[in-house]
Amino acid sequence: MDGSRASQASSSELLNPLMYVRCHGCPLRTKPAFHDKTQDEIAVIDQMKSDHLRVSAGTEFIHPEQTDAELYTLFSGWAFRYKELADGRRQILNFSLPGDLIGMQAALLDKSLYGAVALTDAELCVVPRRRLFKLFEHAPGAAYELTWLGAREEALVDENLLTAGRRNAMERVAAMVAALYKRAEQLDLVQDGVMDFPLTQQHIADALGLSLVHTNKTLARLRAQGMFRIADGKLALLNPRAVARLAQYFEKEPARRPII
Amino acid sequence: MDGSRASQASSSELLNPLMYVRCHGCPLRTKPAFHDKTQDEIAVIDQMKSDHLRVSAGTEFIHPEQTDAELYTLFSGWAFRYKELADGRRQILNFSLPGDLIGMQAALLDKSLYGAVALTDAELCVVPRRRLFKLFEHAPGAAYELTWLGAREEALVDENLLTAGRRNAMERVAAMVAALYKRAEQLDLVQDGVMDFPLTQQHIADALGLSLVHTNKTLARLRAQGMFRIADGKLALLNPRAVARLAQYFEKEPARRPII
DNA sequence: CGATGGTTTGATGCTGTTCAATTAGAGTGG
DNA sequence: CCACTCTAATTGAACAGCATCAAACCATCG
Repeated sequence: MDGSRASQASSSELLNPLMYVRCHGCPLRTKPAFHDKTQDEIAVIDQMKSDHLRVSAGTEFIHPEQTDAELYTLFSGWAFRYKELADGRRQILNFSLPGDLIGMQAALLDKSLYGAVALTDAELCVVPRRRLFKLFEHAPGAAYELTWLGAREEALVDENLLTAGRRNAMERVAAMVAALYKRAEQLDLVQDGVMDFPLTQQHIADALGLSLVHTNKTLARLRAQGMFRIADGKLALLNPRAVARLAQYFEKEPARRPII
Repeated sequence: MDGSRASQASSSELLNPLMYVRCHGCPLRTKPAFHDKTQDEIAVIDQMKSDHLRVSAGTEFIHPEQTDAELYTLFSGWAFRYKELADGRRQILNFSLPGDLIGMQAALLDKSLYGAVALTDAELCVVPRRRLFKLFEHAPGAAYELTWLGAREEALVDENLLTAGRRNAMERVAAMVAALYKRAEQLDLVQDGVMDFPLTQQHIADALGLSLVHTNKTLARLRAQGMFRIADGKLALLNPRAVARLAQYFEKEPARRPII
């Protein structure tokens, strides 16, 4: 019921795993997905950053109902947000990839209405909730970008709601694959059509609003059609056009976005 | 397919319907749902406001793909945001009640990924997207509250995703009724357990990810159980406890929130 | 080697979709 | 005032998509 497969974040390009990462030399923000920043802007963010957290796969770093959750930028690895009903039914709200913000709601509202869990071993840059208002006062540019990233996260959830509400099982899986693939592509996480894919079928089911069994059978059908292949923690997208067509998924991520 | 029943916003307390509404005397912000503001704060917002729009039921004031959408605060009436697939299947993302912000994503991102439609005749306070960054520079407090409201909207969508993904039909309807009722209560829109309810069954179906026919049958079953009654554009909540229990919906809106 | 977590498969039937048709109310024009 | 139209709500019947239950399989790991 909880994702605990540890697919290592490909760490070839990360710094020494024991080092605190300063924003100045951040290897993430040079990726094509992100806006360039001036040294001054980076310095502001570096000051806001209070910690660089390393968590292992399965760690819940924001708890439902938590009242003092911090704001995080995912530096490496995968994570997801989820909600659940009192009887245990769980819905994954969205997945987070490196560069994504996690915890705006939790940091701003009185208490968190969701949980957040690391799907793989992951690193998190921490912006303490206490400093948030200060950031708005002294760094309007960064505040604006924060809000921008919050709006983007909502866009992800919107899309997932469309998926859960209106797509059938085949389309749901296809939409998920298409969306995650596009996001990974932007982060240089795809090579020869293959990307890391640390989700179990249980995660896929929980994200799509399907049962585990039916998710499995749906994956089998899509596999038979040669659209993509999921195995050994990797996803190979074999027929992107067919997947996009089945899912009716044609949105593109904006070419470049901020990163805090 | 489009909501066009015009349930008048109860306008007893609104000003002359032809007048431009300045923020200073805004009758909305004195409601119990909202934070108090100083005159200075109100002046800032009044300066940002460029227009006071009146639209009739059914008007789409943000179009999918639109690149120059403004930011709106709903002043009176109801509205909703939606997405749809290429083949026409439509998913309503969330409903907006007076005081809610609409269009953060659309104003911040390059283009809108959703549409927004007035469900009833409605009034909208307009904050031009061009002034948004200025607001961050010169009014950090207002910017913070804007972000807060954006986070709250995401929380609404999160809850709707949980509903569409994990609740069955009976529970979905119950969850929707419970959530809308609580929000209306906060706005003094409930009297003797009765509130305006301008949704058609098609809207309910589109919001919950159900077919129209099944929505109708589900409503009939709930009606037979005496949980609530929907008729003539009104909702009477007869057994709040039973509805909350069925929906497993126990979240409360924060006591007070900002309003821009 | 048993234990554990994840994947796979078959059987059964409920929940919700689709198709089709009817009813009721509201607005319009003659 | 009465036909005509349009939208919303309603109901029945047939079907299918997906959930649920049960069990087996496979790999990894202590």
